Amino acid sequence: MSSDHQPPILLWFRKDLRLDDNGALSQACESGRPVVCVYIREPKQDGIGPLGGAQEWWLHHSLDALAAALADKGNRLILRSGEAAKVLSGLAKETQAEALFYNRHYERDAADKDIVGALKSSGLEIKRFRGQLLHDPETMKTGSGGAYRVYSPFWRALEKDGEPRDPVSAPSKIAAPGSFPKSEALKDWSLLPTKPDWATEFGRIWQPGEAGAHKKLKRFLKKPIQTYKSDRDHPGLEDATSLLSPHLAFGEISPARIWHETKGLEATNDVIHFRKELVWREFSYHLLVEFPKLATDNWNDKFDAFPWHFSKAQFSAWTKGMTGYPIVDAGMRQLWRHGYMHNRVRMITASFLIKDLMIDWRKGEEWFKDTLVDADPASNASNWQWVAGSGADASPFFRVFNPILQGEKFDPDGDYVCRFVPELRKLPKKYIHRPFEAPKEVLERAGIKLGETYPKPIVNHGEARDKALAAYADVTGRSGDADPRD
DNA sequence: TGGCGCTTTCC
DNA sequence: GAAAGCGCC
Repeated sequence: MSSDHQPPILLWFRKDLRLDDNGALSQACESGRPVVCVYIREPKQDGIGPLGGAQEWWLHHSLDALAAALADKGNRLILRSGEAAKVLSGLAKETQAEALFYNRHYERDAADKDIVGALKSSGLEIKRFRGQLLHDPETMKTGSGGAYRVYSPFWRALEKDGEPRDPVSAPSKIAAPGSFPKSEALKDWSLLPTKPDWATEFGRIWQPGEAGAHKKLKRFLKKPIQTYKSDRDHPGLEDATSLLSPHLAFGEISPARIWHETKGLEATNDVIHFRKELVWREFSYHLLVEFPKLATDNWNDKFDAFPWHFSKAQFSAWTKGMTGYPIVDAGMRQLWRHGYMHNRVRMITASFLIKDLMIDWRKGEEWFKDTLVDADPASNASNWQWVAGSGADASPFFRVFNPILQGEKFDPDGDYVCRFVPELRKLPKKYIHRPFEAPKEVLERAGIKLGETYPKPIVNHGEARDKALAAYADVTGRSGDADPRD
């Protein structure tokens, strides 16, 4: 019997732009019914977008890749704009579909509840599947029944739980409906940036889409993972990390697939450390589910009283990579050029914004969201709060990164700095992280004029650190240097 | 997934 | 004089 005459299933793609380990898709295929695949460009609302500029670039290419992958299986990707409930009920009528399958995305639970509620009442059969995380937050509770607020016990609980479920393979065939509904044209969505100087290099670094994700995974498992634990902290090393984060953010690969593929390797400390990073992502989602305002409100409300002070000029210097601290500037310029920043440098640049400039972490969170191709609603928010000290299991506020020492420790030869701050390339290694301490002759020989070809430091780190710690002491009510003998 | 100032220990 | 240890922010 041809499947053409059965009512199709609507398959709603969101941030699960993959065929592999896609629960909703594989179940739809197994039903034997034809499948109508749709991606909806929704108006902004709580829990739903908007994507930042870098991710719009990514989405464009990822949808392109998904459409091609579906075409290979004899199907099509239908693009529609509008409110999801309206688009889906319209499509159901057009195609005579009687069911909607989709995968759960925790950051939009509230929005989905409304959408699904509206559709259910119109008689559509709705099935939800999982795949965004290794473990469902609802099943992960502490002994006393609450949500985990500390990473280590969370990790131990996962270990005790045993291996996550195995991924399911991509369907070999995705039955097409008798006729396809109309699709909007991807180019009409104008997702590619119009700024001529931006995103030109993204395509050299990244290949959005499922095939690109699997290439990155394969490359990483072949070698870099064997020295992951120590190499991951050195931004100058180009092949030390997995670079899977944007693919995970768009669901082009599932965490279960990644985990599963590491099972073929000997469980060395390096492999386990990589798995722990995957679980940090899980932990962030668990925090977000427990505290949906993670991106806008201090998790620890003591920080509500913190005296942030916003300087437009300093914020602008930070975003442009013109702070005068080479490791900070290299990171911010990498972000602009590649839509990405090395993890170690994310911590350094975030610490600089929050503690040296005393700018509210939310400003940094927003900038990263707009410029990172891997911006993730849970990871981005929880990690900014981690650095600020306001988050769950966060780094204490008084742990202030020294941008000079961090640079010297993790980028000892200045390879990373020189890659993104070319005006410092001729400077001897000794001064690469502290050009402002280099003697006049040394700067001259390197062709550097501080304040002209490269900025002088916009703040003095030592003084800035003291100010931040004093503000912190005020907020936490500690007296700082009071001597009880006085 | 720090840093700093201070002291002690090492050579 | 450098390295290592410690308490504190």
